[in-house]
Amino acid sequence: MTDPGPPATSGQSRAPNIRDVAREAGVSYQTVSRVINGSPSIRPATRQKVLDAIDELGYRPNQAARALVTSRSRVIGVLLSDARSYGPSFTLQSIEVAARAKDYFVSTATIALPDPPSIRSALDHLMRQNIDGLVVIAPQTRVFDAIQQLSPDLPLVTLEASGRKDGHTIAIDQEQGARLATRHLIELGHTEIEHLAGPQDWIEAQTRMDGFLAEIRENDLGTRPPILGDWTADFGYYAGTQMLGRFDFTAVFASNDQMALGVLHAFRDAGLDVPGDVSVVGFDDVPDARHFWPPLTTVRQRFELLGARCVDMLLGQIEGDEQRYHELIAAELVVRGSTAPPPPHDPDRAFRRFR
Amino acid sequence: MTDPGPPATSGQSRAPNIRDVAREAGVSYQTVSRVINGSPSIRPATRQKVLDAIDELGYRPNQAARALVTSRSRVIGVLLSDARSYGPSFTLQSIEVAARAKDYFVSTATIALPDPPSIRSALDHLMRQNIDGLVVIAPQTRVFDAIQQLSPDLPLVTLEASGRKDGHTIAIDQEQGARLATRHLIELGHTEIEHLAGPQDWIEAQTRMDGFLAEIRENDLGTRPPILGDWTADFGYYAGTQMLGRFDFTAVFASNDQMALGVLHAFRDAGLDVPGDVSVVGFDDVPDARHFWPPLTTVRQRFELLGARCVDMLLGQIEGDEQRYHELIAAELVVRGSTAPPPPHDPDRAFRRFR
DNA sequence: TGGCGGGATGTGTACGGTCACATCCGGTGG
DNA sequence: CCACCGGATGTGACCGTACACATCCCGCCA
Repeated sequence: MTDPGPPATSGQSRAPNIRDVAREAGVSYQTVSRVINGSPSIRPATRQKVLDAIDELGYRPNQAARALVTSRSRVIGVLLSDARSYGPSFTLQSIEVAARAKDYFVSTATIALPDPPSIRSALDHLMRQNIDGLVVIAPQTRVFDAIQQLSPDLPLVTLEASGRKDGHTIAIDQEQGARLATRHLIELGHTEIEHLAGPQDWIEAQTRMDGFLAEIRENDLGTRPPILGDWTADFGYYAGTQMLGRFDFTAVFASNDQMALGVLHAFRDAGLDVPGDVSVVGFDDVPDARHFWPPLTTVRQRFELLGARCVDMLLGQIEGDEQRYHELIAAELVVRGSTAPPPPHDPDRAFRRFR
Repeated sequence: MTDPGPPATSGQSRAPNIRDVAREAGVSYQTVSRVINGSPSIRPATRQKVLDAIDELGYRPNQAARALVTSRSRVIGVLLSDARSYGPSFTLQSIEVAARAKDYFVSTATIALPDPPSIRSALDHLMRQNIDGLVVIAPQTRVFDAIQQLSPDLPLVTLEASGRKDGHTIAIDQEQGARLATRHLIELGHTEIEHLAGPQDWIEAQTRMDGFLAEIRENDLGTRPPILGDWTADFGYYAGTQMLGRFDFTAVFASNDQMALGVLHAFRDAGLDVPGDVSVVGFDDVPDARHFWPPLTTVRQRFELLGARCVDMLLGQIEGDEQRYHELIAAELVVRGSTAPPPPHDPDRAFRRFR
């Protein structure tokens, strides 16, 4: 044997390659390649010899060399607009786990600001790695526009529920979820419902608002213009205080749990009882929501389902079968303590509250 | 943007390479390479010709070929134990942004369960990509043990505050933060303080507990065994209800905001007033904390500082200067509504509470 | 005027795999 | 008994780039 203790060799000597393994095993490098790639026509004895040599040398296939010759990087790019909040980061994690199970790598790029240069920069960064496919968890219309510019050859999955049937979308059904929340309030007897929407450049925010408005309309209730928020609890608080200026509603449907939390805070500060005086519904069912005060009625999104399905779809595109999907996962209503029937009608309520 | 004219060729033709560019520009491929890599000895006119050709063809350097020949992948691996909660995902995002600014890619691997096989699997996955460096945001002792097995040649930064001075650590000072929280309670007059600690296989949980105990000891207060939690609000709720069985304390220091939220919930359910009857402090300052009820006094971690510094350190190691760092970032106390001086002493409090 | 030096550019080679094809081999059927 | 066949294995070429080195060209000075 040339190298005695091959794995922990003298530090700087280069990593073993496929030919080193071949020499060690007494076969040709091509045979080693076949073993690595699970070719069927290898005699078991030969395979074992090779495996032993691999083990002995501590050999690892060089991903770069492989990518170079196959022009497959085995990298999936994930474009995120915000990796900090619960939904996206949960989804990202589930994508990563699913991809790893299929021996794909995940590389992320976050969009710093929702402006075209940021989007371009993030997208360029991903493309520079010759990604095999792209997942977009950045359901903003601008991002979506940028995506359209990409080569149609690039396997793509977008996670959003715009309702477009362009064949590479998977999402939790935002509209249906919003309808669930709204219907729940209506069934409790509420007729004056405020909607605190998300930023309208977010497709999800639009779709939730659409669901809300549709449900309102179908129940012949009066429409009131939704308030446009920014997803943050801080904004929820601000909006909550503003709403109380004209206290002509008995329920609020906030487009996510964070804003709902802020609303709860504002109402509490104003001395209101939730759900006695006013009901509040959120969206997402973040793990904390059940510990809010009061525990928040909200719409659950099963983010953990998203990752696996989305990787499936993407690999389907990458590895050939050009099947097109459009999949919607149902959202679920979770009723907790923040909703109740509306209080008896009291025309002076707004007045009394602030005298 | 996609490719303007020529590149959008008949679909299947391979991507342009350095020689195509050379031909287009009328120079040798090596000159193109020099332009790409910013070599100084290129005549401006030549450089421009090359740049034009690159633009014309929509040329992109092939990362795999580059990695193959330089044996540098420009990929930074990030090992995470949990990508879903606020701190880690925020940190991850800031690492990614910092890395991108330096033209490095980020690839993540999440540890599904905190057992050795999972850790190994995640680590293997990263190593398979020939990462240039590794960031560990998985401050669990077991992960740390696994890290020790790695080649010492691999540039490494761990984000944790164990106090070890092994030269590649950066962290927010957990012990100091815990001391801040504890001292705040002591200064308010609390002498009987309960600590709801995190899981003890997390280095951060240990260090926070150490800080708590040290501060208690230095103030000559009686020690009581901390409760060991799992970071979740659900556990915080459970622990909160348990604590009330022997209601012999006036303050709780929870090792993170989530558990603090659960504790608040439990106390509220029991009819206690926070901070009138009992004070609660958290740790992290998640964005929601100010909207909890009552708004949570907590310890702020400036996660956004972590990413940039940590990428700096890592690239320092990767690109040569083998300087060793050990950096601690100070945590800050944020006082809100969940803390107040203890109520007057009342030996029957526990009894009255549950009669 | 010719050798010389240095900036600008070109040529050969290696990186570590995979693919297409060639080769070898033992068994089988005509 | 031999051509043939198919499974198992080996050989040559190539993927796209960077590095080391060779070459070229030009101005300068002796």
